[in-house]
Amino acid sequence: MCGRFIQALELDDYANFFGATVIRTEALKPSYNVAPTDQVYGLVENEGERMIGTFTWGLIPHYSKDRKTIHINARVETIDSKPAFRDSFARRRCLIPADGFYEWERRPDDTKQPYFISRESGPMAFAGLWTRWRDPATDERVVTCTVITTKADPAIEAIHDRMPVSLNQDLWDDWLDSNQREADVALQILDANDPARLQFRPVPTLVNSVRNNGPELLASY
DNA sequence: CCAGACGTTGTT
DNA sequence: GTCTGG
DNA sequence: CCAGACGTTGTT
DNA sequence: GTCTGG
Repeated sequence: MCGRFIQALELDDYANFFGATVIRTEALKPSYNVAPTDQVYGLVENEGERMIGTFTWGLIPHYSKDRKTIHINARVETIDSKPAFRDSFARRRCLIPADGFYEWERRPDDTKQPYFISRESGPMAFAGLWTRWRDPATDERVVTCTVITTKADPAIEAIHDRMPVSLNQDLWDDWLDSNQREADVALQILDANDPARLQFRPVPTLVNSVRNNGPELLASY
C-alpha cells in the first residue's frame, strides 16, 4: 500500500460510524477506486469536536514550492523524524475511512494480481496525517493528507509486504486528541493498536485503471 | 557560510 | 526509462 | 497504486 | 521551514 482503496459509503454513514458531530464538507462521489490526488473524507478533532472533512490524498509538505511533491504514504518506522511528516505526526493526525484497500501481488512471471483486502465486517480507519499548503504561484490553499504504512500482517504478507495502519476504535479518541501534541505520545498510541483480522480475495484487473470505478471491481472469479 | 534535500513503493 | 495524471 | 505519455508547427 | 553535507 497504499495506492488505491475504497470509500463508497455515504457521508452520513461515515460521520455516524466514526462519531463525527460536525460535517465540514460536501458529499463526495462514492468511489470504489480512490487514487492518489483524489479528494477523500477524513476525520479530525478540533476543540474537542470530531469533524469529518475533505482532504486531497497526497501530502504536500508546507515548505514545498510546487504541488508535484506529494507523499501518498508515510512509513511508521520513521514518521517521527522525517521533515515532511514529523510536525503533522505530532499535531495534525487524522483518520481516513476506508471500506477496504487494494494490493497488487507481483507474481514470479512479473504479472500483477490485484487483491481486495478488508475487515471481516465494517469499514476501517486508516491512520493518517494532514497539513495545509499554499501555492506560492497562485496563493491557492490546499489541505492534503497521507496514509501511514507498516509491515504487512502475517495474514496478507504473502501478497504484499506493506499495508496501511488501520486503527481500532478504542484508539480513535487518543489518536485524534489535539491536546496530545507530542510525537512520543503518538507512537505509544500506534504501539497499543491491536490490528483487526483481515480477509482478502483476488479481484479483476479492471481495478488497475482509475477509469473503472464501481462494484464490478470487486467481482469474484 | 551556502546548497540542496526533504518520500514511498518496488525493482534491480 | 521516467514523469504525469487519475 | 497503475496507465499512459513522452512533440511541434500550423491549420481547422 | 529546517536539517545535512560540503
